[in-house]
Amino acid sequence: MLIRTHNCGQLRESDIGATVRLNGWVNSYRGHGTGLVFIDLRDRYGLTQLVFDGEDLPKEVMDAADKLRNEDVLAVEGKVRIRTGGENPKLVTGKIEVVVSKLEVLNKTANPPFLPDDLNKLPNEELRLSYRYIDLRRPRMQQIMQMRHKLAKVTRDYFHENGFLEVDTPILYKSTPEGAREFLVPSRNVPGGWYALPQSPQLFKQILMVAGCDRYIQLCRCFRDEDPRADRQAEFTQVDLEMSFVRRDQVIDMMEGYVRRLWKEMCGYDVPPIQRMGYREAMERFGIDRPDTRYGLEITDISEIAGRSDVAFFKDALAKGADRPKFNSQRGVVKAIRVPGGAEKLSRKITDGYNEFVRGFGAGGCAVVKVNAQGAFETGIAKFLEGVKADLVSALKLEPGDTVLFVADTYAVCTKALGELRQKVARDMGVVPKPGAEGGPWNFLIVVDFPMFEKNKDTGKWVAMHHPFTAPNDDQRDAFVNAPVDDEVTIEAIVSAGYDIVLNGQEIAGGSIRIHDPAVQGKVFQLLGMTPEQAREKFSFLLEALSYGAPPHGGIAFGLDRLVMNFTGTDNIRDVIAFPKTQIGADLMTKAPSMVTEEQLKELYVKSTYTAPVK
RNA sequence: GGGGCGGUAGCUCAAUUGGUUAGAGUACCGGACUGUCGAUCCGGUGGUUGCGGGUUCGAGUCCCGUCCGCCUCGCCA
Repeated sequence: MLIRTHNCGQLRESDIGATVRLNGWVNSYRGHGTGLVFIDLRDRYGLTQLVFDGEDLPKEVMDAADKLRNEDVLAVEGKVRIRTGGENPKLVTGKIEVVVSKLEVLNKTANPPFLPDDLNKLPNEELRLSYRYIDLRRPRMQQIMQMRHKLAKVTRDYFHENGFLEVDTPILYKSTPEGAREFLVPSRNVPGGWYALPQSPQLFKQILMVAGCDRYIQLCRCFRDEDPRADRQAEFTQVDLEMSFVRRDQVIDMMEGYVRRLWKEMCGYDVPPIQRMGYREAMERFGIDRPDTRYGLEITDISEIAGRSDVAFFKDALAKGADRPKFNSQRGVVKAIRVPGGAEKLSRKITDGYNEFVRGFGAGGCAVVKVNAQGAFETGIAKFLEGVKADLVSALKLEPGDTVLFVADTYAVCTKALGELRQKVARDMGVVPKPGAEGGPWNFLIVVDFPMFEKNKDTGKWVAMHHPFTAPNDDQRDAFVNAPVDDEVTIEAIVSAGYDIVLNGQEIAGGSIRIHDPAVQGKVFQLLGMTPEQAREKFSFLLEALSYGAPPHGGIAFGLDRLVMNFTGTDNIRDVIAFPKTQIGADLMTKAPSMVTEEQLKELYVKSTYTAPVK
């Protein structure tokens, strides 16, 4: 075989005269019969034009060249020369060509179902996933894979330089059924026993801290058997880390350093100091714990004014949980979004849609008021607001041409509905900037002071907002340990030492200071409704470890796939994963998941209850 | 589990209200062609309209079911 001396993106004018060998795929064939044939040869690095000239080459070679087709795999030897037919400015190698003297067809391709071509419209994703090896040949996909590699390398460099140790943790792990649904793996050696695939290496990294590792990092695969989304796969990768002898600020500082290094090296962007915002403020102003602060459309609580209006459903909503403290999730509130210029841009049809939209989040509806050119309120509930018009104009800073969207319900419902509506309105109004990879702003935010617990809507029980190993913030420890278990108001107000990093309204990282104090950990389990026996059964290894000299510690995890999406400017997570899965967790190329034999199941003490439907 | 969109030649798409033999570009096959740049020109093969029922004189088109893909709500400690 003619082993390559160069790759297909390498040769320049300075190589003219050199005899070279290239290997690669036929990207395009431009033939003039057996007299003259041009081939663009492609590999991961680029394209180089090959010329087969009938005046110099024997007939057999010209015949073979004339039969070349897209995606054939070649090895050639030839001389580099200036292009006599004029340069091609589209290619970095466009000033030269290789005049072929020897041709080896290493693999004659079957007719491919599609060509790895970024110029034409892409075939449907089903086909791309079925023939992933062809799809991945596309320059765009090669670029994404290189970006992903670079991100991993910068990550390892940065954390290595900061004294972090990369440690592998098990993939076959213990089932801990809180949180996401797990993938299970039956054991052959322990009849009836099962492993679970880790949702994250959370407990292992904490135990590594107890083990004196001090600073841990891993680019780890995590598994959550939940339905995917455009930016979510059941199997995904985290930049997972943990630090000993730290409080919240030390972890956040290290993360800011990482983010700054990453953006600098990946796209030359200098990340400014990152603003912090409390969870409560984020929910009040933006209705979501990962606010997109690239645009306004903030939410205003107008409960007090609404209470003095004549709008019946405002008053009904405000009557809910009126005895509860201000930020109690079940307390009735009325909130509004001012949409500057909305009177013109948001048609009746669109605002009717908003009504339907907020119902999807449990709200009764969305009232709409337009401020006309004379400053008067129009539509719907306008006449019932007359008495408080001046107060609304002042509270919302209304101007002619504005639209105001109102939702009245409990704090939890109202906040969620308006938080989601705000993002929809922003898209409808066209005020969402382009993504960072396309020249838009990179807008970072660190969100802190999350509640430790929230009430599950269905069961009414407390659940950990982050996870059960998250510590209360340092100034809350005593209040937490001493809080009566049935004191909902106090418990709901306890703030954790958790933090999220938000980029353009997307959570890219989340973490916390962990509990290293068995008394605090016991209290958490108690609130979560776990008896000490149950807690010991599930997490004995952790509780035991914490009792043998656990240092204060904390950490964070970044979603690696989402980071790559940001740098490559794609909104499809499957584009940044070499071999992704579909909505039902299928791999269309390998056809996983697949049936297994009775013998395999028997050896694992497993019996399938599935019966194929009768056709 | 719920809602929405889609599935027509290898691929990307078209096909009037339900109406003749389902078309085009591209790929593929054959031919012509000595400076192309996603080469060009000529000719040709290629279809169980995802699958199964139903309505109808007649279904790619309408109805029901089902499978697959995508988006989304729930879910994702």
